[in-house]
Amino acid sequence: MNAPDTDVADGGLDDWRAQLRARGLRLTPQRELILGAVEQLRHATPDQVHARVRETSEAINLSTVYRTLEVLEDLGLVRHAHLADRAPTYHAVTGDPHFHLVCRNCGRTQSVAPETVAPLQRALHEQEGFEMDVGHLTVFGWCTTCPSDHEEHTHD
Amino acid sequence: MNAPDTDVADGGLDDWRAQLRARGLRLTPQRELILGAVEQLRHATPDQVHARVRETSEAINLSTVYRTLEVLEDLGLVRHAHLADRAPTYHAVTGDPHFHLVCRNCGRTQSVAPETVAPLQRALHEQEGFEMDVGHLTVFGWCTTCPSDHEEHTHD
DNA sequence: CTTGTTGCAAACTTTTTGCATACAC
DNA sequence: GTGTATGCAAAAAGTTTGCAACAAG
Repeated sequence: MNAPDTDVADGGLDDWRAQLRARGLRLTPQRELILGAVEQLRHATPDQVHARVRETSEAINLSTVYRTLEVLEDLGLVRHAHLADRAPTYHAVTGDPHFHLVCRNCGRTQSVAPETVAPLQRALHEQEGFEMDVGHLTVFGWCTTCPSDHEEHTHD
Repeated sequence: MNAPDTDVADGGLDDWRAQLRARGLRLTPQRELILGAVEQLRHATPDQVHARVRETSEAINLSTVYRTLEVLEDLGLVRHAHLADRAPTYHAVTGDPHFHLVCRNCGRTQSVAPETVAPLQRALHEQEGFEMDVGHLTVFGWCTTCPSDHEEHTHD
């Protein structure tokens, strides 16, 4: 279900290398691996990305991951959101924007299409003069289909 | 299941000391100072709370602030949200719940009444089977009335 | 008195930085 | 060759924990 040959997926892949060079930056295996890892993992912390790329290349350093994530985010290729209290998680910008739901109970992360926030987006724009950044949005709460509904795990 | 009385702000002040004792916890000057600081500062990081209480009492320790914030949050007297990328900010639960808008440009924080998210709340409930935690919600974006509209002011 | 609470210091976790070397262009 | 990126190690920043002394009830 990946529709590989639609515009964004393909064009983006070819394009980002060009973007790098256009900025005087360099295309390194580390950067390719790290972007690949972010795409595969869907949602991952810097540490998880690091672990993933290490499966391929042992030598890649954590600080390189941090630095690269910053570059990639700057290029608009990845974004991050805070899916847990103290954990930035990065995800690839594959073309379709989305925001996240995080269940305090089961910890599950769910991606939701931006249309769902459209009303809020409109309301904030009109009532508060505020333009929201949908892609960074994380909504915490509880999924009603959750195994152990609302009880127990009352810590944050 | 809240608002046992109409006015929490007043009843709450008298009440929280009772709540503490009811749990076998103790009312200490540190705890009063820290709660007071959170209320006055509106939105503050643990470090800022620490700085504030130190103005009154030099000896209060940062770890006490962390521990106390946890207790107060547990009692439902304060809540925290992530208003910046790496900074939990605490605010007092004064009775009326609200969520936050944070401008990436001017850094300003704005509190908004929960009614504004009601449509989203409903949509998530119906479409995704997800009950959102409105009080913890933080929406990032840009205020259109912002001095230097969409410029790059800082690195988030 | 009893037991929760605090201060202090040290341990931890996560992220950033300085620098010499390596490598993309 | 030139200047960007990387690896490594050490430093920061933020948060947690063990423990003895202290104090609220």
